[in-house]
Amino acid sequence: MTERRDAILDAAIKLADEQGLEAVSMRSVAERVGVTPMALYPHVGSKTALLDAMMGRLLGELLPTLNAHVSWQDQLRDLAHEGRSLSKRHPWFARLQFDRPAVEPGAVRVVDAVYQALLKAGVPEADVPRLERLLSTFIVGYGASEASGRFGPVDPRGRRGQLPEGDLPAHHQLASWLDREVDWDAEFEADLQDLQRLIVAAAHEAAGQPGSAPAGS
Amino acid sequence: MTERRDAILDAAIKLADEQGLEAVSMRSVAERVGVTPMALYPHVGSKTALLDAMMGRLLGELLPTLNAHVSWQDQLRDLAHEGRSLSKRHPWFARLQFDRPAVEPGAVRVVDAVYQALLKAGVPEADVPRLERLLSTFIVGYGASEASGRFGPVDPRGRRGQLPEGDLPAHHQLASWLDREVDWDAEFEADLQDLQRLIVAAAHEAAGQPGSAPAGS
DNA sequence: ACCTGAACACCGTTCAAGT
DNA sequence: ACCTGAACACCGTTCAAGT
Repeated sequence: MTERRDAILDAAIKLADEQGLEAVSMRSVAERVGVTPMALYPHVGSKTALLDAMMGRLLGELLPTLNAHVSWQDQLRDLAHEGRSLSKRHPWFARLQFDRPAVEPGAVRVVDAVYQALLKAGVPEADVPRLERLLSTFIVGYGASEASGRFGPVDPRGRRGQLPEGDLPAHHQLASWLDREVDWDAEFEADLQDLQRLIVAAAHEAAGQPGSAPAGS
Repeated sequence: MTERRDAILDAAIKLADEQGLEAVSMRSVAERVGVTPMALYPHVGSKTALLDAMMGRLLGELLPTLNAHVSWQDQLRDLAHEGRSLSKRHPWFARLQFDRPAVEPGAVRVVDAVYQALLKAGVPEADVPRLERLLSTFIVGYGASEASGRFGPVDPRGRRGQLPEGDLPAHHQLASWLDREVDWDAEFEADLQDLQRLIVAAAHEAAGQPGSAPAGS
């Protein structure tokens, strides 16, 4: 039915994967599909709508992996790993999430899955939306940082070469650690561990002082 | 001396503040300065160099506020608040940090200040760079999420209107919380509290099991 | 040394026209 | 119903030319 639209999205995503988001233009996508740029408009509406649809497609990939019958720890870890996997396969994805709100219905379904896990963990209802935003901000931000080079040293010889060492005492003290190359998978894992403890703490505090019904009810 | 360059940066930043980053073009900046687009090139090199310089200017604003003679808690809180204040005054700033690595020397000075605070808190040297990345990813991500609308409801009537409620059980359960409008300053504060506890936990673990010298020394 | 004007190879999008 | 070609108002950047 909307076979043509799918072909356009496929071409746009493949183009972004191979040459970066800035290589995605109506003209380049059209050429890939084998059609005139203007022929895209009836199918995708506009360039921003095309970018929205690209995000929706990837968020849709995230959904089938959801499994409600596992522990909240496993559910959150699975979602975090799927999100990071998406960011690694499609380096433009995280940046796009910081460019515009995700308007596709897939986005809200993923948020609901995180809500479910946090509720199962015993987080008080009042804190669930905030902690979901904290977690998603970190996971999307981690992907965007990796993709943009924000994490890596600017200079191949290491950042410390840029300035006289006297100006950067902590860099100097940490020199032996900063010279190591980082295992980004292991770092992501360690971060998730720390954030999971943060969730446990939020749940324990709630158990200590119950009675957290919404003031409006 | 380079008075002209500063005038160009001023114009570009003001333009981005007023009309968004996508309104910043060599042509629009030149018009604001009262000069031909081509006259910018000797002063800023290229458009990407102009964007780098805009980031450098804002990161430079962050530095004078640094004060080494306060507790690590206050130092981290001050830096976090200054960073968020920057994101509020210049909504394009966070997004730009996820677009490209910060190449200006100001960036590494801010990182060093965070390193100093984490070391003072008792975080083991091996964990300091990771926790700096965790904190900066959150703070920049929070600014980018606010600016992009990623946090806010897509539909003014709330997100839940988009899908049948049966598909979103946790949204349904949390309905009374999700209908409230959020105080983003308070949320940022609560997040910082949680993250500060994470730092304390990392420091306590280190005190329990000492001997964390780099393997290479 | 600093700026200008014309030009080149790109953009997203509109609109009338074709089949 | 779907696609095309020409056109419009933009981009960043190069280059020869002006003062």
